[in-house]
Amino acid sequence: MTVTLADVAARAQVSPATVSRVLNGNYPVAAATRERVLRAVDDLDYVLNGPASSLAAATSDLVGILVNDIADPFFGIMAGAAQSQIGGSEAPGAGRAGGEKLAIVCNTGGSPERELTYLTLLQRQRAAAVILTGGAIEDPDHSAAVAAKLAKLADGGARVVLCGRPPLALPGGLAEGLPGTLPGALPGGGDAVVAALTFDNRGGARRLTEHLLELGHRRIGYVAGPVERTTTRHRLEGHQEAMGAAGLGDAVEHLTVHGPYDRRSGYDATLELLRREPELTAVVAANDTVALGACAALRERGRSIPDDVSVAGFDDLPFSADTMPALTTVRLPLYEAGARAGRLAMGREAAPPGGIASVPAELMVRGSTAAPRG
Amino acid sequence: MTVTLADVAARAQVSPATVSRVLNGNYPVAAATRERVLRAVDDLDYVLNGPASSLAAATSDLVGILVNDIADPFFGIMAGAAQSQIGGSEAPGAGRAGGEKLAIVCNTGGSPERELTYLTLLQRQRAAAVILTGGAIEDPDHSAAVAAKLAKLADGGARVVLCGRPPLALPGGLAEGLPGTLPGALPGGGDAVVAALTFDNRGGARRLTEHLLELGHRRIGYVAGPVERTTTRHRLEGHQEAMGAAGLGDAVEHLTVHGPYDRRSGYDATLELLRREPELTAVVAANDTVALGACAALRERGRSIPDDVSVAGFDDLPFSADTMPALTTVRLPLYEAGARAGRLAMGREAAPPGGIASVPAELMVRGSTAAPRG
DNA sequence: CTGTTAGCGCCTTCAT
DNA sequence: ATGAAGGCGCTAACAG
Repeated sequence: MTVTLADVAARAQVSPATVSRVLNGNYPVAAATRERVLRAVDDLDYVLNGPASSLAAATSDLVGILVNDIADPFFGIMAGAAQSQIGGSEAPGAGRAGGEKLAIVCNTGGSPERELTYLTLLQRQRAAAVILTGGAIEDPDHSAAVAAKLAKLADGGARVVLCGRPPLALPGGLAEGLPGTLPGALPGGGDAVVAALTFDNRGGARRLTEHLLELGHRRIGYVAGPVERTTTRHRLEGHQEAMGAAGLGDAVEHLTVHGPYDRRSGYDATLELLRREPELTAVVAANDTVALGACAALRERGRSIPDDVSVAGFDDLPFSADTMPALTTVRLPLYEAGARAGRLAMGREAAPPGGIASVPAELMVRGSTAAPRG
Repeated sequence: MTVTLADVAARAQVSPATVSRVLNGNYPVAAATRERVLRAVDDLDYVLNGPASSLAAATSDLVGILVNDIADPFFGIMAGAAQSQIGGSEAPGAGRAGGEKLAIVCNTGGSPERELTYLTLLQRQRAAAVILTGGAIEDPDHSAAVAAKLAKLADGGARVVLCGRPPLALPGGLAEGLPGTLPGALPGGGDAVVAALTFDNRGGARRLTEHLLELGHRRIGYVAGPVERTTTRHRLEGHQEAMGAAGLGDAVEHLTVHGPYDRRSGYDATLELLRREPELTAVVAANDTVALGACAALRERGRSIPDDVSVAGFDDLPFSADTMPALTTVRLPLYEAGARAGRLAMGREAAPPGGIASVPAELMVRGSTAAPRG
């Protein structure tokens, strides 16, 4: 029925072992023999049986990339960048084994169970590496479960890379680990590498709100992300910090509304903020997509941007520079971070000192923010 | 080292076969026994070995979703929707086998080689189903190669679903296949199902240009996608049709510029169009993202939208309704189509008659288009 | 309902 | 540089 390695061997008049060797290319094989085998492979249209191969070799060439929401370019950009460093340019003659790794992206949809499920799948498949992107869920039980899975993955030989996610969820986390050292880097961890690229969400958010404060705003609404996310918390903390420093700390809670990271949430939350504080002069959104929804709500209520109300976002997604007015936001180098995560996962770049690197966030001031009226 | 099924069996005092049966749940097992086994699984923290399992069973629970550009929400939305029908709600106690399928998305980046590589990977992994999203590349050799791979996948038992891609690339295609029947549905194809959901790109594009024509536009520029894509061709043909019917067919070529499906391309192409025809009154873009770039270029050249120049896009991505002015575009029900593709891939929905269903495209007239000046 | 027996297709020491 | 042989961990008939 299906053609196996043995069939190829028979046709090429060599042993199965030889075929395996030319396919994997990790072993010296006479050029002539190789040619013969390759021809047989083509003739028979042979395709390596992945499961069998992985079973025997106890490894696979899969690299998993976990994302919270595949429909969100925030994740798409990171995933695409990471993948560009992994899938590489496949050697000619696809179908062969080739040393190349293959990136697969897994969409958790923000569900803790799914995150765990995919991690298990990847563990099952003996994935060569796993990249987790974006904010983590802050439930202690879940964090522990994820940490445990990652630990197992890591000491099963898989590289684990966090991109845009704090390392706290790692086994032992920063708090318990050796100073500046992540567990995977500990002696005994073998070749496993655990690295984390964190975004400066807090700092970025702080500077963004400071910008608004400097412009003279005082009644600033905040549309936060889902409550249980690290990203949400860090950005909110940055906002809080800035407000606190301006003596406005007490007003924050009243003018903060949580919701998912989508356009609709920005719309609804902004309406709610307007209800709570009709004199609002600025809205800071959890991300650019949410900011778009906020703009729509404001316009619908007859507020012009930025004359009546300033609006700011976060992430600097591609469309943000093209909105009218262009959106003031905090730029995260998503592509660069994703690419670096990909390289780390491939072991093609040394892990940063201590296993953790902070990715800077840059304030992008554009037309959607201005001094408040009067 | 790693704990195996045999270890679990030993601890639970049953045979390996029983453990396997409990894990897979496809077989009657006494409740008491099951409990014992499950406890052993938990105690030992056992994780099924995927490769071994797939090898023995000759199938896996993977469903591959191929996308051309994961950073583009067009694909993200479809992939997410498809996945929502596949990943389902995992049974409690992750780590178990569970009948659930797992969706993995593979980003081809629009590269033919990568598309083939991923298809091979999926074939290797004995994927349960494969969903190909978005336009196909029109190179004959490549189409043939893809068709061959899909045929193999299909008769290896995998379901193949095309979402937003014409079935021409299928083995035998529409032209050669039995009337209204796709090869996978032919007798002998076993359980394999091949289905295609095509978007009405041509019709949508035609209506869009007709809308502009009705408004009184005559000098309409077209920013097309990459030349070798079916999506590009179909949309352009629709535009051409409308222009031709208005007696403007000859002008089309001169006012068409090709480029990738991104913001930058829209920007550059629009500048070029303005060079070729300074009196341009409308720009139709290959998709919404491209339209955004077009808007930026027009504004930079001092043209206001829609007073000086009308702009239209395609796809109706979430941000399109929130731009200023809101973008006139053609709505494709990406989420619905993706979800349906997911259901087809799971065999949870009957294939449409003939294996092909056309997904309608709806014209969304918004603020970015208006009658030309004067 | 449960145990026994064979492989699934490949990789990998060992020899040669 | 190549062949021979064993086993990776699991599932799928069979018996009982």
